[in-house]
Amino acid sequence: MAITIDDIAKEANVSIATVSRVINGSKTVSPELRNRVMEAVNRNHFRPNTFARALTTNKSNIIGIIVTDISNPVISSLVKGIHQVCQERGFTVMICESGGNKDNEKALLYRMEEQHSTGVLLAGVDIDQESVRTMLNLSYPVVLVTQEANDGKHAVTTVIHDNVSAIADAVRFLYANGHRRIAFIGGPERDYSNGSKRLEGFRQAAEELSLEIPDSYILHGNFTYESGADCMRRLYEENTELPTAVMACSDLMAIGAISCAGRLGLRVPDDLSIMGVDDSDLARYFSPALTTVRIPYFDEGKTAANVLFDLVESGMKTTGSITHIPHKVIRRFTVKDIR
Amino acid sequence: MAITIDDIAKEANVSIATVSRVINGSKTVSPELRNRVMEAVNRNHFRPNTFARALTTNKSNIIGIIVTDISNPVISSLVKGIHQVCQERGFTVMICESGGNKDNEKALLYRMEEQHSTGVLLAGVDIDQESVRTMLNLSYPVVLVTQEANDGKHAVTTVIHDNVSAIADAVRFLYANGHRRIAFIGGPERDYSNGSKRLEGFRQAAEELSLEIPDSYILHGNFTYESGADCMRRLYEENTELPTAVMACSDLMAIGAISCAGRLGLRVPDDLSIMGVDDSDLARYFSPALTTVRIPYFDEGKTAANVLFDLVESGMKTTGSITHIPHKVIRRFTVKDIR
DNA sequence: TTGTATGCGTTATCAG
DNA sequence: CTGATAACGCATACAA
Repeated sequence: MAITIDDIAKEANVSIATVSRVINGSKTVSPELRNRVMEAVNRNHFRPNTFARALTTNKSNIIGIIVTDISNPVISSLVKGIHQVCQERGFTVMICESGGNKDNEKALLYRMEEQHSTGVLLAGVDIDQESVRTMLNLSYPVVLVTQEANDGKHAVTTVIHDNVSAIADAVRFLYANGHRRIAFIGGPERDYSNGSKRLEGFRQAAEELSLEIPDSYILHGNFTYESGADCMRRLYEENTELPTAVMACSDLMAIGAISCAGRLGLRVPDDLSIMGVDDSDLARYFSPALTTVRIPYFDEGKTAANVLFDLVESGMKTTGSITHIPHKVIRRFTVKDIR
Repeated sequence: MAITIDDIAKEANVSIATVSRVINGSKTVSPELRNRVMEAVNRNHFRPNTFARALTTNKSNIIGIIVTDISNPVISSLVKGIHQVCQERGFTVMICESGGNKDNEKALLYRMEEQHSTGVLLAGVDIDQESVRTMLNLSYPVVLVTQEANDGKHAVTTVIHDNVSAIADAVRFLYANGHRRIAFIGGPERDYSNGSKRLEGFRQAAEELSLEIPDSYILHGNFTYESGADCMRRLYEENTELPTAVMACSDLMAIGAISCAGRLGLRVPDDLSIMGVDDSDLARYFSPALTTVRIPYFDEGKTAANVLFDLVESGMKTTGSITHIPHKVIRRFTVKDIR
């Protein structure tokens, strides 16, 4: 059996209450006793029992992370960032995959409540009013990361990149390089933040720049390589007049599109320019290296975790605020200047 | 305050002992009482307090995972596999990054002890005798995954792919395609399993096939894209007679090498064949798609987790056994048949 | 088969 | 400033 607070109390010749005070940093204990206790603690490598402590205080040192897919590179950068600040603060990270399922998500949220989590970071899907309501009623604060609530409100504190302007900036970049016929390969429409918001950014920039975008230039994939290739194929088959550039909403889709274009006899960027989003490692490794807009997921994770800790420290469940992580257009070799 | 076992007992008009028995599936309780209790449980959505339970039983429902780098794609596949079986079994996963630091690794191991983990999966680095000793003295079983102990013994249960034969098979494949001058870009020499073991496999196959391998054909990277490119450059600069094929010990290094070769005016596979290891998504996305040897990390993770649960159920700390996950050569487009 | 009582290791309340 | 002691919620040995 491990060594307990009683053992320390005996060895230091004080009461367990005193031991508890010193290990919790209470100021109301005399230097002498404090010393005696600390020595005993160190001598025996005493570590208070997590569960006993949690039982009385009703709090653990656990931060939960709920994501759709751990092995998605974008997500794992996010997780890495979160993990880093949690570790620095002495919190342990409990990670769960929802598989992109809303019900799982909710179940996991409740599970984290059972674990008396200090707080949780949620990179979710399809966060509707009901989801928001349950989050707000949990015993711990949650912060949304990478995905905001569907209603565009921020009842739950959220940390995210600015999807609208990220894509708008990309389109402006394409425009500055002489492109006027621009197609769009986006995410699922039901994906509010990284799906529809990006389309919104696209449309917004198109209007601003007076671009004519036929409906057949707007395609929806699901961020994967395969869907990117598939959209490219449809774009090619279903348009007599091809675009000069395509804005793909993930690096993976961009690469899928490039590969497909290659099979179709279209060279990138000579015959067609393609731009991605994310700036995952892939973007650099691919050849030609991908012109893309960098979303700093690692930083986003760190920021989200810090925001969560702010919440925890203030004792609030939410600030109702949103914080945006800045993006950046990265010029590489898949967009040609056709002016 | 949440609802407790007492509330349920009162409501079902039984003792708390009985409630405890039914929620723990004891057979020694009459159907009638069982029903009454279950109804009360469901009606109130009763969930036993994790900490109180853990306090008395001295066990949690936590499985720890310690890895070097969460965002490494290979690792995240592994984690995904582990996570899946843990979730199925109702265990929660606590994940920690060691950053490839041995001391961190040990600290984390102890931290998991404080958390009374049911067990931990360790994808470690440089596991020496001392590490093994501390693992064996922990209060929970640990299984090594993706990295065996340096001494080649399996005092700690381990689950891993067969690095020696994976590379040997790859070299045989190269040989079968007519290659005789084969270079090797490996991992760090201090990386026992995925570094030196793979070199061993290379040497073994070379001997078996009577290949002449000059020292200048053996390079050491660290599995990254950049190191792959760097090794390729050195290979080119420091050899008057170039190899016809290079065996790179990760897909990332293979791709780095291909890119570098391109800059050097060497086309893959026409001028030079390059083979990777892992079969990460990258291998398929890259063009030309990479010929590689598939290491099924996801399955490896699942198997490791199952092996851990076997250990947990048997109450043993280790079986001292090793289980190998089968690999497979995947032919794609970076190796040319030059016969 | 069921209930009572005790203990698990801490924290926190209340006297001293 | 310090020390008893009562929770915390549950599992379990022991009785009945």
